[in-house]
Amino acid sequence: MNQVRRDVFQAISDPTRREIIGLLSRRTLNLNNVADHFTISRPAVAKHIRILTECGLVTVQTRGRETFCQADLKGLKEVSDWANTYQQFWQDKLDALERFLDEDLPDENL
Amino acid sequence: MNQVRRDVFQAISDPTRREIIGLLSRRTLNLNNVADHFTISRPAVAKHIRILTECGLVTVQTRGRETFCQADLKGLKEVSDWANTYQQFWQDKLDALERFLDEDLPDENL
DNA sequence: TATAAATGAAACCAAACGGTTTCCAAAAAA
DNA sequence: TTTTTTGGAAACCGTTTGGTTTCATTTATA
Repeated sequence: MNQVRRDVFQAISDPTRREIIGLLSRRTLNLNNVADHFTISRPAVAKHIRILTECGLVTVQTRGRETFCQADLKGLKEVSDWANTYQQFWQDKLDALERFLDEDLPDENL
Repeated sequence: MNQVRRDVFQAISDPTRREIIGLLSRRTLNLNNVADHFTISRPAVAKHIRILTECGLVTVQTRGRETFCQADLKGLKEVSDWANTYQQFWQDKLDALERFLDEDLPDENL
């Protein structure tokens, strides 16, 4: 029962789970509503939802016979922060420097 | 031989690969130099490097008997952009709104 | 109350993953 | 010219992943 606290990077590595995140970011849906957006089976979607809840990106709330799934994407800040650590790598200024180093310096300087 | 053009989200899902990215973001290293930072075997590291090259985050350059691995992290922009799509979810203002909706509205409004 | 809807849970499966050890080839150094 | 260094490649292995089908249970609805 102990929440495994799964890694958020691993959770978002699957394209289906990223799609689910996109869906739930717009509105809360029950399991079948989520599954309706995919060709895979409902149990498969349920497993994806469970993985997303294990890392806190989704919370579920049972009401009657339905399980409502709600996005809680604060955990994506970790991903954003990590990627932004390397922001310099995709800035135009650095691209220019990179080109300069690659093309204009003699090989011996590597 | 055909470059599979692996998904960058999947590539960064492994913590060892994220560490390799961190290493190579500071300086170019050959394979053994990279492997020295880990307890896993050199072939295991080589496999991680290959995965990183398949999605363009690392480029390799053979010189003599050495394989130099260089970070090219422009591909992380895709990750940053995707995560930032949901930036609203971790902003303090929205947190306050969320608390308001969760606690101050009657359940019937769900 | 009988039926339909929504979901959890279990058993199963093939493929991918992350790792290993072993061996070989090429390049550099002694 | 031996010997060492560097790393590619192959074979193998246990676990995880992402999917399935089937069945049981609970809750609404006719």
